[in-house]
Amino acid sequence: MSELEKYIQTYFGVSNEELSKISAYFKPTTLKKNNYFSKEGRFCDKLGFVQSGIIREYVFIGDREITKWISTSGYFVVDLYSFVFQQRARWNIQALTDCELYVIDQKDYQQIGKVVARWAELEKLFIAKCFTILEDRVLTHLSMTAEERYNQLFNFNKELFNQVPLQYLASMLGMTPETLSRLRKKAAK
Amino acid sequence: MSELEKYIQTYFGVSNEELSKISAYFKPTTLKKNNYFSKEGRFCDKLGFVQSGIIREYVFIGDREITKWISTSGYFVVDLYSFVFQQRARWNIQALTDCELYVIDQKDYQQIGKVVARWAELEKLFIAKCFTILEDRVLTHLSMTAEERYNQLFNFNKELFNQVPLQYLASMLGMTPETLSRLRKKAAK
DNA sequence: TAAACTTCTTGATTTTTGTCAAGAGCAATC
DNA sequence: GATTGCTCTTGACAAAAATCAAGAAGTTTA
Repeated sequence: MSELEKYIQTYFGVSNEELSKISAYFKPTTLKKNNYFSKEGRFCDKLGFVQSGIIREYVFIGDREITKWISTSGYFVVDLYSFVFQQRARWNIQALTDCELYVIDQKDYQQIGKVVARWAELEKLFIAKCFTILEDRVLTHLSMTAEERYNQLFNFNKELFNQVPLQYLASMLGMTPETLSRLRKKAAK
Repeated sequence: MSELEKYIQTYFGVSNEELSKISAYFKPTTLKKNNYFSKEGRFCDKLGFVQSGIIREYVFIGDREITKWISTSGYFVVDLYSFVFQQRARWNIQALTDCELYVIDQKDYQQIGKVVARWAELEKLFIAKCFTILEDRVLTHLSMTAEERYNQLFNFNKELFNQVPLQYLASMLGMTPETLSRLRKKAAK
């Protein structure tokens, strides 16, 4: 069973038969370093699963780039607003390294509902799960200092700090690169 | 048409027939000031629509109360995690004033799917919409100062600052009451 | 109505975080 | 293999925000 299938299995709990029908719609693709999966203002009409590599989601606020999220293997990448509502994308989604993705386009995605009767229900559950994760993220900004947020992320995923330019992690944590650098130094003692 | 029906109509775009079936499941209820709609650690097995009054959603972090959101008329209130996944509630949801609510319990809620064929799809769209709103909220913490967040909320809803204890708004904005007080003074000039 | 609370503001001070500038260390490139 | 960029760190300083303490103003309670 592929990583993608394991992931779908775990998250959506479908039967083996349904699973293989669903995963057949996802096509293996590569995305070269610095290339974009989705761009602000365009339409994001596909959903990707990260098999390998690292992908950054960011947006320009004035002339600053704000990194919303870094996806590594096992994550889905999509501009949800664009994909679900057929509106213009809000995020730039760019490969930080060469990536292997499994990608499904909107047309095929809509076919899943015909194969798996309760698909809309499973989607609802998945998005609700994502919602609660985002709630937690808001809470970290309401209740924690920059130092606490750094320590939390570092303890959650130390590897990230070797793989991703620190300036992006700083932005994702809501602090400047200089502050992140100092917190790293402080924590290393 | 009631406020609730208008709201469901706007957000879910169902037919008049479906609408009256759905809204019939919601029962008018009152929630007295300081009483709880949901409590941390219990099960939140109902969904409410705020017809009038103000409701606060908060959680204890250590001995601090962190206010996640303030709902006024036109909002739904629910501990989504608990309601959707039948897990223990994460939030305390408490009336700040006497409230009029329309409430539906989980059992009746599940009936809606039998009345409106594409209900799971509509739920998905609604939760996806909520997700994108939360994304924007995270972004405000990544890109804006306390002062900018205050000004944004004040411009969005001035009334809130007359109706809700400022300490709760400060918490929801991710700052101390003292800082909010000073920003108010500064902005008033 | 007085007393007890609660909420909000203000001042003084400390801590945290951001800004600006410089330089070190690497990797890419020509 | 020098040059150019890019990333990260560091220092000095400034700004933002938190903390602590006190008191004013308004509410609730007895």
